[in-house]
Amino acid sequence: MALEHAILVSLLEKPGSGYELARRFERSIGYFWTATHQQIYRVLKRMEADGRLDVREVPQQGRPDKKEYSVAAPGRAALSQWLHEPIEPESVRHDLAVKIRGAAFDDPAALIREVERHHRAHSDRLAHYLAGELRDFTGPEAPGTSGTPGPPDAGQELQHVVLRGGIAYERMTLAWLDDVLATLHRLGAGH
Amino acid sequence: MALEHAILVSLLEKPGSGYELARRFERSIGYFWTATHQQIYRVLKRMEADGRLDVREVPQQGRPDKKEYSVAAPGRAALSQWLHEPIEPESVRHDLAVKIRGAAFDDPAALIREVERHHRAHSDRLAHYLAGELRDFTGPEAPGTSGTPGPPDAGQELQHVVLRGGIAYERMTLAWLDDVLATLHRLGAGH
DNA sequence: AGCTCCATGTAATCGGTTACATGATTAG
DNA sequence: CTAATCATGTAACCGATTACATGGAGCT
Repeated sequence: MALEHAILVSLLEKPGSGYELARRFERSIGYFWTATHQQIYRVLKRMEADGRLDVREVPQQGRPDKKEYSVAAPGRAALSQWLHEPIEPESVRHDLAVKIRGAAFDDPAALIREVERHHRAHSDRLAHYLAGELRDFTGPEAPGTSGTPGPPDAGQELQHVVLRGGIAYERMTLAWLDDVLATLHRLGAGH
Repeated sequence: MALEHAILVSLLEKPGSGYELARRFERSIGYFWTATHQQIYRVLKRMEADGRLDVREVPQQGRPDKKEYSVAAPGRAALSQWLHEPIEPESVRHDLAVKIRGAAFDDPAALIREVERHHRAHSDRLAHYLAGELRDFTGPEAPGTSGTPGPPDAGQELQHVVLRGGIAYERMTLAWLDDVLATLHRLGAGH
């Protein structure tokens, strides 16, 4: 039930409508959680009914009105409680790996195109993350930076470390996909 | 619906009972897919009803009898078809990242214990993977190995490259968790 | 005339998790 | 005597995916 918590975090960072949340889930929050608008609207309703969120109808000109959600005190409490509970380390779900092992019973070479597609997709994601890092965090720490003006705020630092995780994940994945491609080519050539 | 395909791959590698599959999902297949025995039994029944699997009752002494499943021709065809369909690159779901961003609205230092727990869990998994690599694939390629006897079989190679993916993932995760810990400590100290 | 963006929803289905249930054998 | 291993299942629930649905504003 971490979607609730992801929504609480996002709304604490900035209140917004269901639509806006859906867009955030396509961008920054998408580094670590995904959700579609259908899911989000349903959960927002439930959370509002439970008193964890406040809503405010915002009339707009030229656009449909929207409902702006923000975190109410019980929502903040719920998040805080969850933060203090231990959670299980993630288990992975990786379809592509199933395919790779399955290729032993089919034509391994036929997978090359697919793996190349994934490589391109992850490459794009990495570029997108790096652009975001440059935009929001003034790039990777230059070692020779003189006198940064005091400690940066905790929220920024924490967002940045999560983004660095996304970047590390994409880089690792790209390197692994290179390894997979080399293996598939070797199997094709050795045959 | 990749659980079906993971089961097909596993049963092609070696036929077995639901119980045995559940154990494999805790081990090697667990690198890229997880499933509990309840799930597995349900899916096995469905796949057998659909004619994708064959069953054989195997009486045993000293233990309960078991049902050994193996892949029937239509199952092999279904797998083959799936292998030729493109799939979407995975989207990540990472609770811990939600917590890290959420920590900005609570006490960041309180997360240190939790992150350390995750670090230990991933460290254990890495050790387990590395042991498996040594056992099943005679360790990482030694550069000075003279004359390996002909091309190794495709199945082995493909299982190995998937395992290398698991290893790379755990190493990347450990490095990131170090980064997270350093960040949390910095925030605690700078305060 | 057609497409995209903004904005919100309902309904059906399916996959996954959690809890409950049974029962024999073997090792500590 | 207790716990773990082998072996198989049912039932309830919940979260996620997919399809369907509406409707105005603004751009090309």
